[in-house]
Amino acid sequence: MKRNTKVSTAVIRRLPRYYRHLSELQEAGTVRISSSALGKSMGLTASQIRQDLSCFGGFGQQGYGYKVDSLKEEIGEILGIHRGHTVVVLGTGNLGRAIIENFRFSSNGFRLLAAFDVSPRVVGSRIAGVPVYHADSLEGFLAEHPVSVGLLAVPISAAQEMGDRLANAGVAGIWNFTNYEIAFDPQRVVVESVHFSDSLLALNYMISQREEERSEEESP
Amino acid sequence: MKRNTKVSTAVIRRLPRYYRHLSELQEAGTVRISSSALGKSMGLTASQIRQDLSCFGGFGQQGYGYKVDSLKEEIGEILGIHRGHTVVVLGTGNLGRAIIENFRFSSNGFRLLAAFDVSPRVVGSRIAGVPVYHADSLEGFLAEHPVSVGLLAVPISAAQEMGDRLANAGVAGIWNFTNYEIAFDPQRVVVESVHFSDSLLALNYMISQREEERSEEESP
DNA sequence: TAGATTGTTAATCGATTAACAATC
DNA sequence: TAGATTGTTAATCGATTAACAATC
Repeated sequence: MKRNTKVSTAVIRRLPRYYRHLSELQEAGTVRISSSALGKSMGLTASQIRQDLSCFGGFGQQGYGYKVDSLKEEIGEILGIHRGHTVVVLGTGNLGRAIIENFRFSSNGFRLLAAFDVSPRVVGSRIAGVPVYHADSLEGFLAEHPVSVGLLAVPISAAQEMGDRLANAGVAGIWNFTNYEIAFDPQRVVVESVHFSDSLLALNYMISQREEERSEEESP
Repeated sequence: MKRNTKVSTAVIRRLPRYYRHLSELQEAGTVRISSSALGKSMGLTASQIRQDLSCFGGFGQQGYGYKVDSLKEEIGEILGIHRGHTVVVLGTGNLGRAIIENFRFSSNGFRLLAAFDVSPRVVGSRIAGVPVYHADSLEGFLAEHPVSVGLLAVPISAAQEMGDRLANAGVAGIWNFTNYEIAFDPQRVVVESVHFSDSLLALNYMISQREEERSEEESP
């Protein structure tokens, strides 16, 4: 384990994919896999996979490859899956509710403790077993329960304010689902944003390019 | 415009962010901006912004900078916002429904034509004005309406099958919200995936790292 | 005109790929 | 043992940053 050297973002972004693919292999009953086989199935080179893994240690065996079970475990450990992190959801509109009801937090190593909203229609109720409290009681709750991550699914107008309140109360990370680039002191909180809009615009670009290429082929 | 040279993925992924930031500047009434000012507000270098934009042409004026309005328009054009692309949603569970009700497709240049599901409870109804048809009628609908993109929000077990049906019916892109890496001939369809799970695992890694650094500081 | 800022070419930096000795 | 495949070092490739002449 030479975990000291700073690991690049590119590698970090690939770790969850490795984890996901290894989980699928494990479910399919695969016991061992070589870097070249894993690379082929993931669209990466064998070299890259070995290089990536070597950031964290030597998990393979020469002449054999990697044991699917233990490599998956190792990567899970690196990702922090067994650290007992916790999360609360801010905002129980359609999106917040959808995530609470469908997202398997526990598979990703998180315990979902509570949700917060301001609407009297939901405050006091439960969504998929998760209690919904009034946003006013956020700080009180955070003071009593150790919360690692706050999921922001509030209207865009409330995003920065609620983000600030989370940061001030000392959460380590913010998982931002609002289409707004919340600004923070990166020393204090880590922000990970899911920007649907950016994703769709990138797709729009790619299919538009295709269309242009096609039309150029016809009339060059 | 030297649109011929292949534009790198890194640049493509930044285009939507430029577009978003320019929209915010426009709303704030900003008329002109220099590459260095834009860079500062986005956390990029001025060099990178000029380099990125130069992939598509010269949109600025020496000694002046960029006009916010027209640069935003140009980037919108590059992204394909005015191409009249269309989309259908597959699956109207919580997530599909949340997206239909909340996501501003039109702001991203898409018209949402219809949704598809198999449950008799929703087939025949409308969600936020969008008609929901039975999945069996997907091919018939696609034959009559030009659809650019299919949004996959079906259960993971149906993901590959529905994706195949979309591809066979000739959609140009698939916007994949299932936590499954659907496999396609990249010559035929462009797949853009939104993997919540990968995003949360990356966040988990980042906050876990922080924790380790902190604990090392205490006991070095 | 003088100052500012672009677009572009060159220099640097980092990430990916290739090669290979070590060894299971 | 022979074959396979790792971990790592070196080579290549690509992306970011720096520099600067052109010019508004």
